Formats: sequence, structure tokens, C-alpha cells
Amino acid sequence: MSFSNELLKWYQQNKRDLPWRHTSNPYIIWLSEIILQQTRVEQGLPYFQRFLEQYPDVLSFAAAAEDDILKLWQGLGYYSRGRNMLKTARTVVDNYNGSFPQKYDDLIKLKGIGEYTATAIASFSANEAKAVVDGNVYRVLARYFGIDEPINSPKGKKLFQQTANELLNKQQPGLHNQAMMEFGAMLCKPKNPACGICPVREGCYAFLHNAVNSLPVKLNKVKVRDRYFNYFLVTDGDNILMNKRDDKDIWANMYDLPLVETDTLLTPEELFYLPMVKEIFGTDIKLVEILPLKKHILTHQRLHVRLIILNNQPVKLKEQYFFTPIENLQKLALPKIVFIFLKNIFNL
DNA sequence: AACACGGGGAC
DNA sequence: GTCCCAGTGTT
Repeated sequence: MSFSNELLKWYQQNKRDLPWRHTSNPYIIWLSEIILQQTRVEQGLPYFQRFLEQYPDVLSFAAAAEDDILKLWQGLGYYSRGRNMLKTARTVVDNYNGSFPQKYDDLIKLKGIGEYTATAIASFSANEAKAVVDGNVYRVLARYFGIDEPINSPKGKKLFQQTANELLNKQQPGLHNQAMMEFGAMLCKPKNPACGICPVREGCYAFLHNAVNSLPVKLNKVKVRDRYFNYFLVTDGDNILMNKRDDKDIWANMYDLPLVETDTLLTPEELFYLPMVKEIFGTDIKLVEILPLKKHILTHQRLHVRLIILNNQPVKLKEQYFFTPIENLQKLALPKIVFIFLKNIFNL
């Protein structure tokens, strides 16, 4: 029995019942695929449900405001996905008459849809015969065929895509693709794969050569940068001073508090002496409290975040600053760490 | 080719 | 702590 047939048999018996597997609607599949980029199914599932309820079709999605999309995306990370979805939804309405494309060549042109996602949508919704290659597929192929080429080198990427294409079941590409990924996620896991119950282990290079833990090979460990975020909490009656972030840094276009970033951890005295701080709050700082430093880990950054509560009014409002009612915080898209601070203070 | 972009869960 | 998740866009 061929690898593909064993795989499909395993899939029919072991697949999870996931909502996006009950449809061939490319809009719904697109929604699920974007949400699941670099995101585990369990984490993305509730977001998928909320998005589908709020925006049942591409027309309603295209009509949304960016603030509303980001708010619904809050806590999921990689927020450019949400912003790109809005662009793509509007492109689909404008250029495709609201009918979501199903062909790879159309999909790949849309914002936020890369090689993987275009293949996934095309094969799941219309059985286009292309092989998906995601993190799961890299792992399954590297182990089964004993490929030690790094999965994140250009050469490796080509090799794995080619291998996946040759393995693809051309009769049922959609099913085959889903089966490959489910197999990688459920059985051929990164740590402690279930080789004991694996239906294809007799043909698996890694199993036969005791190389399961050394495959796949991946290069380039990410460098992590330390950043120190000093947030200032300033209120005026029932209003709170907020900041809208620009589109350059992390958390683009989302909302946080007035922020002074430093290279190192400063004492309050050093901090209050900074020109930036004096410019915004003057020289007479009325400190109420400094909440303890919280560490917030991102992929490339370690954020050291603290909240400084002042009894000052700003002497100068920067352009991106604005006062808003505290109850309105519920409606703003806030980075996780900012949300946690504010939640603890205001019982949001 | 290298880097930026979040947050969470498993070990 | 480390790894990595149904990756993509920018430089």
C-alpha cells in the first residue's frame, strides 16, 4: 500500500472534527487559513468562530473598519494578518465582484496569501492539484524520506516542495493535503512523535535510522532584542490618555498608552529627567505608583514593561495622543500586555 | 538571504 | 529556558 493511501486511511479514522472541514466555501477556508498561520488550532478556533459570526461573507468583511478587525483579532498576534485580510476582502469585492477566487494563480496575488495559503485554499475548495508545504509537511517529509537539507534554506524549500508535489495524490489533492498536515500535527509531532502507532513507520527513514529527533533540520536561530517600555497612565476624570501606534513597529495601528522607550532599565529619577518625559508631562512629576516590571516575550524581542501612574496632566499632547472614556477601552484593539495592565487596574 | 512580525502551549 | 505552531511581507 502506498504512502498516500496509508495516509488517507489514517486520516479518515483519526481526523479531528474542525468546522472549516465542513465547507468548500473559499471565503470560509481563507478565514481559517489566515487565522491558523503560525497559530495552533486550539488557539485559533475561537477567533475563527467569532470572525465567521461577525463577518459571514466577504462582503461584510470588506465593509468593516480596520479598528473593528484589529479589535476582534486582539490577543491572536501577527496583526498584519488582520490588516491584510481587510485589503484582500476589499480587492475581492472590487475586482472579483465579491466572488472569492479559488484558483492558485488568482489567490497568490492577494495580500496576506502566500504560497502555502494559496495552495491550501485552491486544493481544499476546488481540488486544484498542488501540494501544500507547511511546518507539518516539512517535518513529515524530512523524517519519512530522511531529508537533512535545512527546511528554511532556499535549496531546502525547493526540494521539499518538489518532494511534496511528487507525493501528492492527484485524484484527491485536497484530502491528501489535509491528511499530511493532520498527520504532522497529531502523530508525527515535533516532540515525542507517536512512532509506536505510526502506520508508515516501516518505510520511514527517521524511524529506521533512529533519526526522529534530529529531523527536520532548521537553521538560523533568532536573535532576541531587549526593549524597555515605560507606559504612563494618566487620567482626567473618567477619561484615560491613550496613544495610537504608527504602522512601523510592533502592534501597528493598535492602541496603547503614552510610551517612553529606553535602552536600559532606568530609575524613576533618570526617567523623569528625560527630555521626552519633561516635554510631555513637564518638570513637576506627581508620581502615584510604579507597577512592577512585567516581561513580555515576542519572537524577536523581550519587552520589559512597566506602568507608571501619574497624577499629572500632559503639558503637551502629541499628535497620536487622545483622551477617551475608560469604558471605551473595551472597543480599542490593545496589545496583550497593555490589556493585562489595564484590566487589572480598571476591572475590564 | 535575512529579518520583522505575537502569543501560547508543550517539554 | 527552548522550540514551534495550517507563514507572509519587506528590505
